[in-house]
Amino acid sequence: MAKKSNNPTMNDVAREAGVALGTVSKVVNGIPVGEDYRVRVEKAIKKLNYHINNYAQGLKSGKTRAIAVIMPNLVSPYFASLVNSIGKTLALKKHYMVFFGTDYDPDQEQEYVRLAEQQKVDGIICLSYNPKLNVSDEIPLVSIDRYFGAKIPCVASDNYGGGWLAAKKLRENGCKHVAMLRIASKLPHEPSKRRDGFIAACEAIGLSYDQKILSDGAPYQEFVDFLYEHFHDGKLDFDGLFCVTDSLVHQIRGTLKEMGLSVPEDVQIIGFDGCRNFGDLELTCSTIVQPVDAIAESAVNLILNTDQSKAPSLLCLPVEYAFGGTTRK
Amino acid sequence: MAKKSNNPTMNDVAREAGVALGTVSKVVNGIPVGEDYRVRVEKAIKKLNYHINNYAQGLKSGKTRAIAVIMPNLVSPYFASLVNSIGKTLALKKHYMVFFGTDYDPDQEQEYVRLAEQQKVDGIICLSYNPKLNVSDEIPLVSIDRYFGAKIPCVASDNYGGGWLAAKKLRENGCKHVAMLRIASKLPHEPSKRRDGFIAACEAIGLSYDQKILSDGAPYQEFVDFLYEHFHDGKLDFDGLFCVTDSLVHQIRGTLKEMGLSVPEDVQIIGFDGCRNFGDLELTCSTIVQPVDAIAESAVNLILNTDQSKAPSLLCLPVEYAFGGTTRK
DNA sequence: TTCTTGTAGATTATCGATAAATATTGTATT
DNA sequence: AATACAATATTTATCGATAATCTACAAGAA
Repeated sequence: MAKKSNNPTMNDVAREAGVALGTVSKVVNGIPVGEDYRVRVEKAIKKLNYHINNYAQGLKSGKTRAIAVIMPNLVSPYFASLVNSIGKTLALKKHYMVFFGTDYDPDQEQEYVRLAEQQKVDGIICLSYNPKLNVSDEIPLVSIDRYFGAKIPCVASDNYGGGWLAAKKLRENGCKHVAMLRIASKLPHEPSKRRDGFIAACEAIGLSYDQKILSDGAPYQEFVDFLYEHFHDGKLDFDGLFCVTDSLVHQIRGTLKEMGLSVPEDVQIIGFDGCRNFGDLELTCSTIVQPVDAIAESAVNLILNTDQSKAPSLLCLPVEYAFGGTTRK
Repeated sequence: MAKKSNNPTMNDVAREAGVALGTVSKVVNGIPVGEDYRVRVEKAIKKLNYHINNYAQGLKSGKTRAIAVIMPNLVSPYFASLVNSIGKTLALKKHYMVFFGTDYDPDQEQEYVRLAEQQKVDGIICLSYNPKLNVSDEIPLVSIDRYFGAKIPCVASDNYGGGWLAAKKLRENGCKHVAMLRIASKLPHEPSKRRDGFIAACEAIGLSYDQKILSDGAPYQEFVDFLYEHFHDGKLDFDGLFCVTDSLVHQIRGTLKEMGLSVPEDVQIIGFDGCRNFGDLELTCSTIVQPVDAIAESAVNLILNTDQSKAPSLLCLPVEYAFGGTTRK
């Protein structure tokens, strides 16, 4: 007769320690019991190598130490480093992460939120573009980069300030006329404030600008078209460019190279994100760096601090400029 | 009296459908019951929007639909795309992923394996460098990139073949004398076969080579030293370079640029990994591409196919060469 | 017609931890 | 010395799903 599993239970610990089941439960949960009892129980726990059964605990108490993290994917460096950081922060607080990738699909986003709610996780951290995401109010949810209304706390970079900073830096680097490259977004989300900040700054400091809106998932040709629209007499009619994501910087550089234009000599470029390529390698472009670790920490703290009622509805964290070779300095 | 939670249970479904609890369980688990009963239960499930309680199921059956994934981090593109792909594959098979990041720390690796075992996940997929990882044989474990012995299936790229292919391609591109840049690895793991394949190929095809072993987490200075060792009369004494990871390619390129050397004119470089920078952007270097999706799929299949006894102990998946600008073609 | 057998579905003990209810012990008060 | 009352430990019902056991009823054999 093979024993099915040799994992000791609370009952085993109680027997070993010569105390009652309830006493063990108290010790495990940090509820004060008599000194001698506590010691005996702790000794028994160590001796048997007891560890609590998550499923029993989840079933009975409704509390698990799981947090669901819902993101479009992990191949975009921004998402990857965000999830990486969230995982670390959760581990420090003795929680663990259940990850769901949505590929930006609103149906999947909704599906996973519902799934997470059914699985009774302790909280959900999600970055969703679903316009009408349906959220029960039984499980706390914190949103990243997307404001869903006052009831759901949202954590994001200071995107507006970042856009402003980009314009300021281009001006400081001597640019006379700049352009902005951005993606058409179907939905308003915090990162779209980058353009507002950039435009406001341009107007405030008297820097003339153009902007180009690329279609979502912009094909190569659109980058070419953009550049040719601004290409006259062998050179570009702008000397500074703000791309709302680093990804755009990389894409446009390929085209610039083909046209024989060099960066930063012919045009200075600032991106947005600042996620290091292999974790800690040097930046591949000058950029506005998002405080990924701070965003992750804030999101985790908001999720774990139970009184969501007095949580801020929007938390904007400061960004900074970092030189990465695509500007003069 | 407010009801604490409005999640319906199997009992609620049974009452609604006018059948017994056990019958509902059978329907939910696909065990055949009378046609009329099945229909009534299914109708009740839909009406009440019933979903099974994972914790109750986990407690009773010992089966959960969770797979633990243990990786060093998510900021390295290879790990990130691997985890991304594993998550997708699991989702297709109605499983979900619990992610743990270890930062290469053997203690954390061990800790998370144990934690996962205690949480009674259905399986563990792990990429660990811990030499003496202690694994219970109660829960199936699949290793990626590291061979732990015949009892634990290991999935990896054909690293040896990849190294061989790199040498072959450098030769095809006209290289006369090549060098290899690799990291000193404390532990034997599958990727270290890249160098063996490369060296074997060089010898087989009569291509002369040098190799440089960098210390782990190589500082900038080591790259400089390496290049100066091979720099005579204004040029390098090799015309082809194989870096065992793409990350090394990026690091060495910075130094090459500072020395006024250009790629691929002065030296052609081939890396290893081939993870696209933003998921699907173009490659940043010529490289041996690892079949990340295939690795992920294989690992998931091995984990979910219960009869691990007849699983292969090592599964090597084919790699391919991809041009990325750092070679002639 | 009676008895067996088979084939459903219905009951119920169980998984391991929690917390409310209960029992026990010791201290204080009269 | 007797009673009341804390304070602390033990019992036990419970969470929701599973599966072994039980029950009922129908078809077939004698």
